[in-house]
Amino acid sequence: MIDLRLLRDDPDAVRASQRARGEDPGLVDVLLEADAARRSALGRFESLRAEQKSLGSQVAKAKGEEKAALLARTKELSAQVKAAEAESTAASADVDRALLALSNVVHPAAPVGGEEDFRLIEEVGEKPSFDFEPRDHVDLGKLLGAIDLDRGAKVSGSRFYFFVGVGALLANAIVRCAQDYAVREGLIPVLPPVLVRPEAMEGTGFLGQAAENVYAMPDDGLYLVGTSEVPMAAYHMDEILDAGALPLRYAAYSPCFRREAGAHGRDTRGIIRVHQFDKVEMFVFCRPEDAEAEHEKLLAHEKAFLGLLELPYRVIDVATGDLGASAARKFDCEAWVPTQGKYREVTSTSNCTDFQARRLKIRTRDESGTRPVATLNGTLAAVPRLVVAILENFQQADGSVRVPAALVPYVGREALEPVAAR
RNA sequence: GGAGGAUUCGCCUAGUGGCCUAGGGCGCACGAUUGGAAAUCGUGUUGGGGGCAACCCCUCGCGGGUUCAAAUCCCGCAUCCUCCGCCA
Repeated sequence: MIDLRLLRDDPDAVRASQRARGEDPGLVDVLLEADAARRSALGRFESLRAEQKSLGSQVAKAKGEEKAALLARTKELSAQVKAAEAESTAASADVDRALLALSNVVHPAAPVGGEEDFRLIEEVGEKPSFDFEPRDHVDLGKLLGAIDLDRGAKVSGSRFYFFVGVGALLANAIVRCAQDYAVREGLIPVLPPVLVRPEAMEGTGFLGQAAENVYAMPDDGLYLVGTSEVPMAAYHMDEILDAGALPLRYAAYSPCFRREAGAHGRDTRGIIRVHQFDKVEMFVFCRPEDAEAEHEKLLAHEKAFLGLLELPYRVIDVATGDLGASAARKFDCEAWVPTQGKYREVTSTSNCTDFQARRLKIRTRDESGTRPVATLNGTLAAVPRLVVAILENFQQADGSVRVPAALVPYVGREALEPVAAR
């Protein structure tokens, strides 16, 4: 959630941000009104309550007739206090609801517009040129006995798959390589839970616009996370972090679950868009003034890891309309997918400023008191899309695939070779 | 799944309806003392909100209820601990 003080002091800035996102600027006025109503209701309750407390202590000391008279007055007051409290509670709930509906204020440097209005920052690496007709990752996966989509659909439905044989080895190699990279860079490795309570889901902003993409377990009141950003953001929920401990930098490895509602017909072939995949996600808690520098660091890690895998990619500055509720700014790295002739998103890093921390009550304490921290997240390695990029970019005419040098020790071989069909 | 017990400030603890405006200890911070330190003494030390301010309100795991008044009584829930059963 955003800072109510910012909203009071500079509502135009928030309206402008909403407009840039293509969201409703009218929410700002709803919130301003609710805030005013809450403050006046709170004032009424507080003065009545103060009177009740002071009379209460007189009742304790009084005796006889005096006491009876006081009791009559306090009885009446009690009902008024109760009513005023209910009013003030309701007004607070209105504010909370309005506050949760409002997205983070966008960063001034983020390009304004929709999905297509991103700013290209750079292109890195060389796109492969083939003197043969390149196969797509589905054909390669079949040829190598690495990806079994037919049986994935049989067992679990569309958008599910089995990694088999060298596919399983490659997937694990990517993860282990990413973990080792993270540890070398001083990030703390984590294996988080992937079922979380509503507070964690709500706090990270995934129950708003993105709710339809979340798997819910209603019998247990839990949600399956779409990214380990969720458990990691909530990891320090309700805590006050010592200023000396910041920044806290984690790299969490977990499966991710996405319903992909509203994506019917998109990327139906292959494993670009799936319901379940493994990912190593970086997550940072830092002082708000350090957030931009940390964001640059996360982007640098993403680029370094893609470089390690020798993949050609580009970096874009995501436009305001495509940021998601929590992010003020977002950079995507997109790997080249030869058979699509396109760059496709493989990693994404978001600066959520203090938006998530405010919802999750994650603060830091220093000389100036307590205040919310900033949170940032970034993909280090999303397995299926990296498998796609590796298979397609490094394929040879005979259907074999060269393993990038950094992964060779983890995969245990220098090339993936075609196998007989099973 | 069943039976018990617990949850109060960073930590330990007092508290069984009004003198709790939550006491004490440890730790921490600042000050006094000292050549400097230890010890000692003093002061401060949950978090959130409202108000220009003085100051006020909320906060004893969470949510309800009883009462003029709840840390305290009642109901529900959560988490942790112990034991039993079942399972990996």
